[in-house]
Amino acid sequence: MPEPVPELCRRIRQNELFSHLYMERQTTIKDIAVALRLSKSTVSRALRDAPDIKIETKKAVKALAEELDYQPNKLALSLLNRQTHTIGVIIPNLDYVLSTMVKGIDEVALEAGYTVMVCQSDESFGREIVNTKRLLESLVDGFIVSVSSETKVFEHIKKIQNKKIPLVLFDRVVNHISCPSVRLDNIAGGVLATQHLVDQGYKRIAILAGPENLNISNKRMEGYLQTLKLNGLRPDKRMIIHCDFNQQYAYEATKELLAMKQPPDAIFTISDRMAIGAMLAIKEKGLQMPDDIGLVGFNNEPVTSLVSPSISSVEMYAFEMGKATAKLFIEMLNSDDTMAHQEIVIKPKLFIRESSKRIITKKDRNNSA
Amino acid sequence: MPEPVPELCRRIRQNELFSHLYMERQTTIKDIAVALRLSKSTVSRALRDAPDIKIETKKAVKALAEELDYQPNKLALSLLNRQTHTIGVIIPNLDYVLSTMVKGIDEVALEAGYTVMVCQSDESFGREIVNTKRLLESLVDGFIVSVSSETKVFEHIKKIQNKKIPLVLFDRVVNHISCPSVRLDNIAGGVLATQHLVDQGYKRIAILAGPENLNISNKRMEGYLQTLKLNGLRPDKRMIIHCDFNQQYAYEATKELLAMKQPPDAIFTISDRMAIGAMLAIKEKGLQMPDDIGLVGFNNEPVTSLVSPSISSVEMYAFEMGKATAKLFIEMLNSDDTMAHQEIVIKPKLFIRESSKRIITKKDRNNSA
DNA sequence: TTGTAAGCGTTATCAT
DNA sequence: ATGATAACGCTTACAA
Repeated sequence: MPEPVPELCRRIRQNELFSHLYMERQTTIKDIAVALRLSKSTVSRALRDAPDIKIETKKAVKALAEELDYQPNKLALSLLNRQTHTIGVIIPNLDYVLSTMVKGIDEVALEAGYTVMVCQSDESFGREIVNTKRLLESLVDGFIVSVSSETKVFEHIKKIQNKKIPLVLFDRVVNHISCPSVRLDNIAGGVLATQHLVDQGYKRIAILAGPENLNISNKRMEGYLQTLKLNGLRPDKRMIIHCDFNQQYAYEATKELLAMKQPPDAIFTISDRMAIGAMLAIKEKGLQMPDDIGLVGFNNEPVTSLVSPSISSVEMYAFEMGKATAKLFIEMLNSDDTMAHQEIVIKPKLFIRESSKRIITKKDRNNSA
Repeated sequence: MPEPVPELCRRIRQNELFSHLYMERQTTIKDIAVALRLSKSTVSRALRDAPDIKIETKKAVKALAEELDYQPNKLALSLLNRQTHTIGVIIPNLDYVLSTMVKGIDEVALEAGYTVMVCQSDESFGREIVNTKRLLESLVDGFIVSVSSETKVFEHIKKIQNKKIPLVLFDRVVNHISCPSVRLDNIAGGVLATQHLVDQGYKRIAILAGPENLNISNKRMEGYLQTLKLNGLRPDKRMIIHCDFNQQYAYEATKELLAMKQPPDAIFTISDRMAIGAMLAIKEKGLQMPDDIGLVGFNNEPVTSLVSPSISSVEMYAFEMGKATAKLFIEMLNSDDTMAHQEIVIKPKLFIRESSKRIITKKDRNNSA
């Protein structure tokens, strides 16, 4: 009997400390060791098939482990290895695009043995900061972040970097932060949509852009502006509306657009939600798509092909983007190259549908959904 | 110099073990203790404002902690307290309803100091089991679960209960499992929708029900059947279609329904996605809502008021339900009553819109969105 | 082939 | 008012 008293103390303390917990105590290595009259280290090694353990011992240990449903305690491991095998994901919301991306991230992460902790900032800067702090406290192995539309200052992100914690930005990438990232070629998206409208003969093309400080909005708009100029069309400030990613705002903005003396004959909205808002306003006004007015959205959400008329939209491959992001993140984690600055850019594709197709060409036919 | 060698060993081991990690080592209590020539315990107590620590000491400790950006290591705490302050949430997908519910869960959990780990089973039984296992390994303090549509066997859920780990079921509640739960009064939902259609004078009311083994489908259908009988309408088997929660299936099912010799003059779909699928098929057939055919959906998703005609739908208060679920869970965690079997049932409300409103009554006017 | 002991970061108990 | 120690569950260098 080498140490009977400490053992007793342990039991007592446990009862005192943990009386409020009614969960069953998990089997530990020590339980197996005591039962088999072995030391903890032997059991540990046997479990992990160390070469220097007798085969019989291994068998006995494994058999008992199985019987007692032994599961290594992740907390202890994490404390020891300083790795939680957890990725903190911060996203602004859980709309169609983001939740599809999260699905992609999840899939890859799981396969690589990582668990994902998803926090929504709800497009709020304050909540994004809180989320960052919490995930930092949770000792996640790294961050995958898409910033909120309110976020204009990036100290919380820089804090992650200062702590040398792996970070990948996705979708809503930030210029001020230098780190690996995955994003859509948003300019190309704007170009695709706008050029298509120009090709269809629309002349006064308005854009419902998102919040002004959001890169994805500005890039899509940049594509829009470039395309107008390229086709000799003069951009008109009154045709450029900044509004929240929100069908309600889009609805109202469209109403105003249509009430102008020289209303637009086409609208490019940088999200499908906004496209639906716009569509509502257009229908209310009694205008026909695509004849009176053309409409192109962004994201290629399933709903675009379900409404009538179906809405042309720019596909951004959200699921693939999510997967690519997680892959990049995991590569980064496993590489020694601390500051591998890869930027993955996904190319969008336009799906042409009824809302904007007034000229039927071969090209359109190939492109259509 | 009481122990110079162990300290050295420590540094060496750290470098060996953790050279693959380039994260900065976090400040620990020990760092502060060494710097201030105090013991770990004193620092620990000072940090937590123990009454028996000298004020100067406290000040010094706190100042240094601040300066070094000290954060208590959650892993160590969790290991000690056997509490991770983490809730495992398993959901079948991230559609509008579920993501709204998750938002509600998140909000309450965060406030109570819990972090949420969300796993999607993607409506797959296999993935649900994997998720359960992973969250169990992650030592979550408890589970909040909504089962997949494929799940017909519940051993994995029972395993959670056998381990005496707190469990709350929500939305898709399972009869075979006895535990606290939060759900919609789905029968009432079915009744609301069906009675409304009857009141509007529809006679041949079809239902697009969900998967057969899903409780929420069956309950909504039960409400439908009850209401028909109550109004002296004979249920017709051909008017009852089981199909996946999916606009595509709903679209095809509706097409078949409309192709019948005696087609329905109203359709109740138990989700809005399905309602949109149905609507597509109806429009394709050239039928007018609400005159030729009535349509009522379920969930009251924003899209219902955005399509034309807008779709009547049963509101299930998803956000509130999520909040209620998390509250119940946390209550349960803090109560000694291990098996507090509360069942919270949320009452649905019908929002009447264009797709089914062919008689305008006072009551309708009050109810409409 | 196996056991011992130290350490990951923290707190509670007991001693000083 | 402060320190020493053991413990949470695990791994590993070193000793036997």
